[in-house]
Amino acid sequence: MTRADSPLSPTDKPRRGRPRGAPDASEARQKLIRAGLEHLTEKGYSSVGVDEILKAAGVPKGSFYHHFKGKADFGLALVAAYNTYFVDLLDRAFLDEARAPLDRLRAFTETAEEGMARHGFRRGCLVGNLGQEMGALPDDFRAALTGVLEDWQARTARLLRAAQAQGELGPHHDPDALAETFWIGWEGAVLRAKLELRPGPLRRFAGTFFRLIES
Amino acid sequence: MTRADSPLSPTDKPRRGRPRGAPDASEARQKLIRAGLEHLTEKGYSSVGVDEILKAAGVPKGSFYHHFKGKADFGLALVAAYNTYFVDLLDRAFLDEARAPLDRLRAFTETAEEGMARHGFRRGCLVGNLGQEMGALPDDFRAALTGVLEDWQARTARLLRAAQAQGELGPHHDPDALAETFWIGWEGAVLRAKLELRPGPLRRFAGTFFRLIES
DNA sequence: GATTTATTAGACGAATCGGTCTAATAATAA
DNA sequence: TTATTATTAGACCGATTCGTCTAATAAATC
Repeated sequence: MTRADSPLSPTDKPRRGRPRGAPDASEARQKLIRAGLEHLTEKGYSSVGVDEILKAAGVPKGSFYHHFKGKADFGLALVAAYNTYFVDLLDRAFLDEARAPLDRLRAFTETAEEGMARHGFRRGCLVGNLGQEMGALPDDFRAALTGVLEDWQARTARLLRAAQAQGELGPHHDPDALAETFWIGWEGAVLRAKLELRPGPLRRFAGTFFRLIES
Repeated sequence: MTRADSPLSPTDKPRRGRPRGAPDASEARQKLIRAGLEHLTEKGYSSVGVDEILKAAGVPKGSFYHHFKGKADFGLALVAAYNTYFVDLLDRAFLDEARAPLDRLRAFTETAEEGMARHGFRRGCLVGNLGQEMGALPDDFRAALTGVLEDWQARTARLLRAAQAQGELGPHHDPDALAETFWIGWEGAVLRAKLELRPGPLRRFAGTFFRLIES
């Protein structure tokens, strides 16, 4: 064994020719994801054409079908990208030890409202949008979307348990049930805010939610 | 004035030729509305084509464009039809004097769940569906959809006030805010139930909602 | 250099989109 | 019957849908 193997390649297949770039690093791919998120959070999956995204991203069709198997595959990639973005947003609020747990949840709702305001309440939640369109989507989306929501809920339940531990939330509450109800309602509020183009529904839902669980 | 005027015609224009049928009675129109509701509650507006509805209704294209100005006009007619159907459903539950007011709201959620179960949780709420698609819809839809939701909310607030009058609901609650929160959450629950193809979200939301306001 | 593979580039195609159009048929008044 | 209007019937149209295909270019190894 005189020659050293490529140190990072897991399989010993001797690769030749131009190497694959890091699977996500491709500039074209990133531009497509970004443009896709902007368009799909606003208009959903069915009413946005591939060509529309290509034009917005400034990327030719060849690249799109090189990086993605098709529109559905692209959609699933968007869900994954949206989830990592969103989980980061959640963590930033939920893990802020400077605040009391319940206050962190409230802080999230405020940050989310600012996010919607930044786009004139025209962009909603990708997961909510696609969930509503599920009847017209390939079936893989179902597991992907529910998985994402369950993840968000689990993080929220954890937060609510911390609130209970600190006596901020009554011990008679069920954190899991409460977390699920929160996300059910929050998705509804985002939908409604997008419909009315104003923050009212977000505030109204968060307001009554917190008032009810704190009494 | 020897000759009697047509007793029902409001304007005195002497109409000749084949008379217009009652604007809603047309069989073709009814079939289109029914097929449209079935398809749009399941798959939304953007992903359902006019041809698909024609085929399901067994009605030729000429009829469609005779009765409706276009797809958007048809969509608005569907919203109106859905609203009258839904308001009837609401009234049947909300005006049932045999039950206590809050119990009538609970009865509605149960009836609604049965309705969704009847279609395997594949059909959602037309208003929620179109609301989510608002970014891709003609702007007339916004007022139509918000109007419908406000109507449902007003009926619910009335019911909640009755609950307060009977001491079933604490006087510190704001019926209007509570009604809005209910519908925000309920739409979210319907969306989620459709995504998961099961009644869990409906029950979970209704359960925590009633538990919270009754404590 | 030659070779091999990754990626870009966009013309092209079959299918479907919403919508128009003309002709036929139905139902009534005159 | 004749005239007039409502309604049905579906062929047809231009635009857009998602996806394929071939050729060119880039980046690496040998």
